[in-house]
Amino acid sequence: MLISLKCDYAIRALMELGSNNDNVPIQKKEIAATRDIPGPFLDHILSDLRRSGFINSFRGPKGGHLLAKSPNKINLLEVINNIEGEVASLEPDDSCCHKWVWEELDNLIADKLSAVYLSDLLDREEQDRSNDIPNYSI
Amino acid sequence: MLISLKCDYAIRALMELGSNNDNVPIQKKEIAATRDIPGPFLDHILSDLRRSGFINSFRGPKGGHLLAKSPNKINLLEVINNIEGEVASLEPDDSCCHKWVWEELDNLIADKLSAVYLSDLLDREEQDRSNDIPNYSI
DNA sequence: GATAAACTTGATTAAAATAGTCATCAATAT
DNA sequence: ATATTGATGACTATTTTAATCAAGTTTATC
Repeated sequence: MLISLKCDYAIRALMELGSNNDNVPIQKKEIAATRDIPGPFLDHILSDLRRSGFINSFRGPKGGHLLAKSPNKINLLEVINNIEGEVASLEPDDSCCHKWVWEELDNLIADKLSAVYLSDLLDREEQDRSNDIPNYSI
Repeated sequence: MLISLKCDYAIRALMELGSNNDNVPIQKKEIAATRDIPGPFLDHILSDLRRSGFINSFRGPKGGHLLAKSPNKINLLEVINNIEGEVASLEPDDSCCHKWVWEELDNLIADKLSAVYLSDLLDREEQDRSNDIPNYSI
């Protein structure tokens, strides 16, 4: 599995924060419930996201989390690289003669992931949501 | 890690068999030694390769293994799919809203892998080998 | 300033995947 | 016959992934 579940959770959490329009921090509990992420595990994920500069966190009552950057400044490659280290097809040391294939594959994957922004995910989600609501106008 | 070490071993084994020009079967011990693969583990890999129809095996003294197809009829996607099941970025059930990204990524990877043939790996290896031998002719 | 609500962090654990080993059996060339 | 080689299944070890839990820190509010 190229992408870990942890990483998928991280992206979900960022989406939840990114779909927040007012500047009121969203709490961990709400993120976990809305995006179906195990609560205690989310703690660590939010911690990683903060350390990597994707979010700002606020303690105490009325605390919570906010995106630290605009969704169109966050691409999937940087999220993944920060959450689970480099994306790679195979550990470089393990391969031998045909290393070049895995390198080409890694580059392809990196190109793709770095071209997808959080804003793309949010747009698509918004679009999917409006498609679910049938439109009877002519 | 998208590609397991086992899968890399399998490709190495196929390369060893593919670089064999005469029709004398190559023995497990030789494959393991030449391509640096743990012997007992190679047993299972060769077993998988045979079951998948990539190689033919012969028992007894003078036994060994031969490619069952031409190297230009074996692409990496089919090898990988047979050795470790479907290549996927993430288990389909695990993702949610942004499933489409992982699907696009999976398609990209599959396209790439299915376009690389064992013969490509062998050509490249041959080319690398001849580059290592300096040529002083004018 | 006491208190409760929230985030922070590190230790620990559980489960699954990966990477093997080993022993026994089956086939076959000599 | 017998030595050589592959075939197969049971078993084990290691690592990674996915968590849980408890103790600590910060801060809004009464």
